Amino acid sequence: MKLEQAIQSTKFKNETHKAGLNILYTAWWLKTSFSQALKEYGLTHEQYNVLRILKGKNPEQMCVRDIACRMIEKSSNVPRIVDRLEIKKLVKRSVSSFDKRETMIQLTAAGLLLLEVTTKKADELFDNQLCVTDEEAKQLNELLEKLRQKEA
Amino acid sequence: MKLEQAIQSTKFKNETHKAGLNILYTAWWLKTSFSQALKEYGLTHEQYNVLRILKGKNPEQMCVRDIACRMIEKSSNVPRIVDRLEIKKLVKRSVSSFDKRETMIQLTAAGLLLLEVTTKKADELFDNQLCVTDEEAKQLNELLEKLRQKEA
DNA sequence: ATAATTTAGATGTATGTACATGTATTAGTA
DNA sequence: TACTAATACATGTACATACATCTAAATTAT
Repeated sequence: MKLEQAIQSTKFKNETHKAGLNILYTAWWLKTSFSQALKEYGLTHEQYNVLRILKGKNPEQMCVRDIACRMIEKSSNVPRIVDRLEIKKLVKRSVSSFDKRETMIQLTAAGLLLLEVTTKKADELFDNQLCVTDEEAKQLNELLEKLRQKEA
Repeated sequence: MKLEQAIQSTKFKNETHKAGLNILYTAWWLKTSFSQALKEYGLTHEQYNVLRILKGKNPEQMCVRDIACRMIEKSSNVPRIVDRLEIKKLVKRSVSSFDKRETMIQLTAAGLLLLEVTTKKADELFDNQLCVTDEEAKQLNELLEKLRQKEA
């Protein structure tokens, strides 16, 4: 669907302005599809993201700060997301013996298992839903990184 | 900043997968910059979006449903956003005489004024922060719309 | 004309974001 | 060593999203 249809608007200040809205809309669409796919497993996409980050170091633990700086949305409140994962017994919290201020998070066996199943689903979604060739994806990545040039 | 730095990750399944994450990250970055710029006016970017939509029809009123279908994030809860705009006297609610189920929303003079000021800021942000040429923006728009081809 | 269905929007709840503040612990300094 | 500053995380609040449910009004079917 063209952006014009999606947000019922035809007047854009210029192509760059339209691109900004297009990115916001595409991100919303992608998040929604993703959340939909994870729903039957009782996970939100933020919770999935935290599990996926933990997997990267598994079976090592990670502290909250290390998880936070790997999140896509930097302002995510990781302690709160971990709360919910802990209730579902997908992760375990413990105080770091190295630095008692740090809370170490570790995947449980259940968490690892659920992650493996959902990762398959998530990868399928990306492969099936995102209709660009490898070459186009590369181009898209370059354009997005150029666009963000003035990132603080 | 490269995506790899931003989310401290170098392993992507493929370029398309990376593009998906890149879109999500870019959208977060854009939203954050935007919210920052609106902050001194006491507006969130969702509230701004609703005001902007209302301006499109001003001085005509719009019903909640018509606003909702123009929102970038389709699952936005428009009545609640309107609640907050109403408290700030930026919009006015009234029952439609045409169909009493409908709530009609109209910009107040204060809303219109605030919108004009913030629109300038918002446009500046888009122009200054998004570092792509017109040609690149066009390409980006084409790629995003191709990517979303399988949109439901 | 009356009953059943659909629609519009308000509202409740769980989750998440954005940001401020509180508390414990560690690091740095006089 | 004692005092101060910084850090890690938990937690409170306002706003937003995602989705379910409720109420009133309009539409459709019988």
